[in-house]
Amino acid sequence: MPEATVARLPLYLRALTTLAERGVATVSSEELAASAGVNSAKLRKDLSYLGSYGTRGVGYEVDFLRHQITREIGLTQDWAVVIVGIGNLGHALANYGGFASRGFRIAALVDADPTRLGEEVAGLNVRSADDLEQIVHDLGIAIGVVATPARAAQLVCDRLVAAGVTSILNFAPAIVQVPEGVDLRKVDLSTELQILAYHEQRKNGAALALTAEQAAELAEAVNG
Amino acid sequence: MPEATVARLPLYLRALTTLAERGVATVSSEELAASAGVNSAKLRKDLSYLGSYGTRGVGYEVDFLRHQITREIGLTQDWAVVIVGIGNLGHALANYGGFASRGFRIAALVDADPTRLGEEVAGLNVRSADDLEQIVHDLGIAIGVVATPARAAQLVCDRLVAAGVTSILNFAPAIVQVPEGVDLRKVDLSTELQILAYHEQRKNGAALALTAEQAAELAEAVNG
DNA sequence: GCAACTTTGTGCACACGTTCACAAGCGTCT
DNA sequence: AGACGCTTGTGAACGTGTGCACAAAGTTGC
Ligand SMILES: NC(=O)c1ccc[n+]([C@@H]2O[C@H](COP(=O)([O-])OP(=O)(O)OC[C@H]3O[C@@H](n4cnc5c(N)ncnc54)[C@H](O)[C@@H]3O)[C@@H](O)[C@H]2O)c1
Ligand SMILES: NC(=O)c1ccc[n+]([C@@H]2O[C@H](COP(=O)([O-])OP(=O)(O)OC[C@H]3O[C@@H](n4cnc5c(N)ncnc54)[C@H](O)[C@@H]3O)[C@@H](O)[C@H]2O)c1
Repeated sequence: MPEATVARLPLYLRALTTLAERGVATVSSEELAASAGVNSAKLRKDLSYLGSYGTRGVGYEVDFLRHQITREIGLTQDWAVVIVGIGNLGHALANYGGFASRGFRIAALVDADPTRLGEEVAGLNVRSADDLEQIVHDLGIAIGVVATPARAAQLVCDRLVAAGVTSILNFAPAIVQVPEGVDLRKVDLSTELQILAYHEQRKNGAALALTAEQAAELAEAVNG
Repeated sequence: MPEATVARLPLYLRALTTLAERGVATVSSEELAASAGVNSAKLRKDLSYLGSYGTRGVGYEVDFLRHQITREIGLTQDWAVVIVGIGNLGHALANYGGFASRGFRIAALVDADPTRLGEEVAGLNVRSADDLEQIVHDLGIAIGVVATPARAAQLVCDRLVAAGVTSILNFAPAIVQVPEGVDLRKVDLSTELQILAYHEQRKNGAALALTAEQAAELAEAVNG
């Protein structure tokens, strides 16, 4: 299955859940594509990788399709997650209720700062980074979230991998290397803002260019 | 300039900043690519869109290249940002120090909840969503960050756009429509985790398949 | 049972992004 | 000055992703 398709399945799942909550039983590729904000041909091609679950002339059965995507992504089971680094962001993530409803259970919180140990956040005690291996093993954790400062990110990832974690979501603005077989994704908020800034600048640049053109016209009008 | 290149420029900028702090004056595409975690040919092609700023046989001058990328992204000026929705995530974002050093200034915090109004977060008072247009206008805000619940996201974006914001970073898990000319990017943490879960499941599936194969071998050994 | 209509699933062409490979250019050393 | 070694910048091949357009396949109505 193409990586681009995998990245869109959660989107479809969310759209289907919304439709199901509204009591919609059947949906066409056109409607579902609109809800998910994608092209309908792309949606159909994506879904075709799961199998032929639609009915020509009718569309897709919402609940059935939802179940199929859930199974394909692997959300029939709950995934235990450990968050490392319980600062600003770690707190927000720990307190976020939206993960549980999407198949993820925050199973442990870990920090290196001794003054944070034992602190209760979202019903969990913050535990020591020294116990990481034990925690990952005992709770069957496969997914780690890194919310430490950038300089600690590589070390934390190394320790997560050593403890047996094979999927990592990194929030720290650092390039980290992981061995083959470990999946690493990163969320980089500053980068997102910088991409917006680039386009924003070009918009303003275009406006300035327009002004320059207008100025030229004006000059011509004065001279002519 | 290709969108994929724009998305990598912040990465290069960060790597260059790290090198500059270490006192490195010149860097080859090979070294810089390694620091940024990309292919060196890709790096050179990306940089070639900025102009021919390298020296054959030598490499790139760190400070000069840093300045060129900064200018290209539009980070020579500081961008004023408004955060809408000062809950878990909004607090974390407001308190995050990493934005200021990367060209962004959190200029205003806005929430709809009357009990939050006037609360001081990161040295700013939380202001009413009703004043959005005024705030955006007075502070010259071009970029908005949405950290409200999903159901409010479309409304908030509409109001931001109406107020004159032309770039939005959305954290709410919702599909929002914006008019032509407005840039919208989204950060979706649940989706990131679900993508990891998909690959994680396949790893386990492969492991199970191996086990099945081993079981077959075992059976054969017993029968043979 | 058949015609008309609707919608899926997919072949195909095109656009975009990545990577290899190498000529061109710069600095250095003799 | 000229040969040599290193690194950039880029042409070209390849791979991935997108979207059109339509045949195939189902439903509905008569
Ligand atoms: N807060 C945000 O909104 C935000 C936005 C973008 C990026 N980030 C990034 O996310 C990361 C966390 O940000 P934050 O604002 O929560 O920072 P923070 O300083 O508030 O929290 C970091 C936490 O990590 C802990 N820590 C440090 N080293 C550790 C280690 N080796 N093992 C375990 N824990 C360790 C610290 O004790 C602290 O509690 C940073 O890399 C930051 O750049 C944060
Ligand atoms: N907290 C996280 O770590 C996290 C992770 C992933 C996604 N998200 C998403 O980010 C968003 C915010 O999450 P949160 O945990 O901070 O939620 P939250 O409920 O803690 O905060 C939401 C805030 O938005 C305000 N709000 C509601 N409607 C508003 C409106 N119309 N105008 C202005 N403000 C309004 C509320 O008063 C509240 O203060 C949600 O959509 C959530 O799904 C959060």
